[in-house]
Amino acid sequence: MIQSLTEQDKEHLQEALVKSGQKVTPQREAVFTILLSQRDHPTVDEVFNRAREVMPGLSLATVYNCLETFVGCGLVRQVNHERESTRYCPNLAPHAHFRDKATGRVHDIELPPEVLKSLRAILPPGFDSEVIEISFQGRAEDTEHHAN
Amino acid sequence: MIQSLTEQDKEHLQEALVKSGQKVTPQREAVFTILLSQRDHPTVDEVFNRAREVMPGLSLATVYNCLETFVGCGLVRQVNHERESTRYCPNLAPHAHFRDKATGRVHDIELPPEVLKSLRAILPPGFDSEVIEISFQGRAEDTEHHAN
DNA sequence: TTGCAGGTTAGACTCATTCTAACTGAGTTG
DNA sequence: CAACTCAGTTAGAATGAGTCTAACCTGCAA
Repeated sequence: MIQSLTEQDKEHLQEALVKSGQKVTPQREAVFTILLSQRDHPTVDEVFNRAREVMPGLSLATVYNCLETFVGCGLVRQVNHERESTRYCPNLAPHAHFRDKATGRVHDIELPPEVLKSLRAILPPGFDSEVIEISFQGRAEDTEHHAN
Repeated sequence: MIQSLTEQDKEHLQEALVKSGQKVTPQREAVFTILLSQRDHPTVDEVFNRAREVMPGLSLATVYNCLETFVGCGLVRQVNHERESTRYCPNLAPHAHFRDKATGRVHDIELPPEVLKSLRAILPPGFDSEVIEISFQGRAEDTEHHAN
């Protein structure tokens, strides 16, 4: 089910690429097409395999490059963001995490019950969640927040 | 700055372990101590290095085992949960993700602006976030939610 | 006294991702 | 056209977090 890009999508792609000083290439079109054809949050490998059906010579490295490019110019979002080492914390109270981009340090953010409740409420019926993870990323003024 | 466990913490550890049919071992005590001594969301490697100061023979595999055990009996939380391949989606509207544990499939969940706003509001002053990631995990009745 | 089971250990292995160095091809410049 | 350049692509090697395996303790039960 790999459709080709509509004119509109093509323009969207081209505009975003050119705006950030990059070129439209057949590989980028192919990868973008894959992402739009089946919106099931594919992994890089899945994108790779699907794209190969259409462009057999395509290399995995290129898929990584294309996706990074797309993320860089705001065409696409990365779902699994935090691809660093798993971290552990002994704070069991419901809380969110804030990752300071400058220092890499992770801060706990208290999560009031009503916010938690309003979050649970956005789930459509039939969805039952055991775990909610909330993580912010940005900059924190260093005010020496130490939990211990 | 590696303190030893307080009596209370020791009991906490013992209770949780025994309750799930597991033993208190010197290695587990050491690792748990590390987690409590410095609550900075350490990576496995950091835990490993810190723990070695106290117990030089400790192996990395054991640290992994201990942490897994702790998570399993609810003593500790994993921050970086989603340690699978990075996934990509072309949906740029603010939305949360729901990962169905049964199928591994990821669904988009619409994120109403007021919920987003209330989330931003929980950040203490000085924290400025560019990215918010919200992910649920649980089970979804299969109601064929397809975005495309 | 043997056996067994949970726990630990070192080191091999896996696998997503990144890196590297060579290659391509469109578009200058001459 | 020939030599250059430069972004993009490519295959394959390298990295590094995490997992697996098989041997080894150690305490307790038969």
